[in-house]
Amino acid sequence: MAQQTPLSRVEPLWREWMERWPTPAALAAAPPGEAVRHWGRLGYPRRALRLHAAAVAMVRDHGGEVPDTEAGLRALPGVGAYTAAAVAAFAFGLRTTVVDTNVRRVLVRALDGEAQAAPSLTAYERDLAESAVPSGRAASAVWNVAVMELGALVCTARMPRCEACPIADRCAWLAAGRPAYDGPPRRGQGYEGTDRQVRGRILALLREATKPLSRSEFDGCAPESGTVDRCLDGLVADGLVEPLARSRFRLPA
DNA sequence: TAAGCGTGGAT
DNA sequence: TATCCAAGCTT
Repeated sequence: MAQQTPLSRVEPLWREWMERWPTPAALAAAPPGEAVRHWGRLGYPRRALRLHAAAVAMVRDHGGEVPDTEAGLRALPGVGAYTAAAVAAFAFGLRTTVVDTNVRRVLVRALDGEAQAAPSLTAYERDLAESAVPSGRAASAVWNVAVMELGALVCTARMPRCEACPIADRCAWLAAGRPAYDGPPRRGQGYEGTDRQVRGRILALLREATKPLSRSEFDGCAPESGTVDRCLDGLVADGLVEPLARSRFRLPA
């Protein structure tokens, strides 16, 4: 849930979700469309589908338990390098290297004196992070959560609170006078007028619907009908929408 | 490797 | 108001 989404926004929905589906088996028993429905407006609804698929995989391959190795975690749908490392470290206390957007920012600032990390994770940044993690198991687990929290709460992207930073006396970026970022620009996302916006509108309608919707009910989702058709096709291809006879659609059963 | 994928709060 | 950006993953 927290992938590309601030924890403060995730928390209330996470609590609701855990009450509804307390175990992998409980989630796996629900239709995938119900996972998408109760994902609400958290964003990136494919994550809901993959979380459901991960629950199915945990029931099928791991006796309904969360796998306790990084390789086992990494094999789950929707679990990439970051999430596998985070669960391995935070839930199981394993020694690994957690690299998320917060960790990347803290390390390049403190160690390299850069204002922000590169647009996407580089091999250099991964090496930097790996070389910084303590060798001991317990110490590494503390390190991973500490660096991430520092980035989330103090060494933030927009308004870093350097006056409250516990490593301010050792920060290369602060020592250099907090120079501005001069690397390649991050690609702007943009949203207005994109298929993502149209997909979001289509799914919002389907989440609220208690019965299948016909094609004409999506007319207002985009100015051109071709856009609606393309987005519906994409949603069906992604498994987020199930097509029925007579051009009717619903969340997947 | 780069592009595509949602949403909403903060600045 | 417009832009940035958030515990990334997949193809």
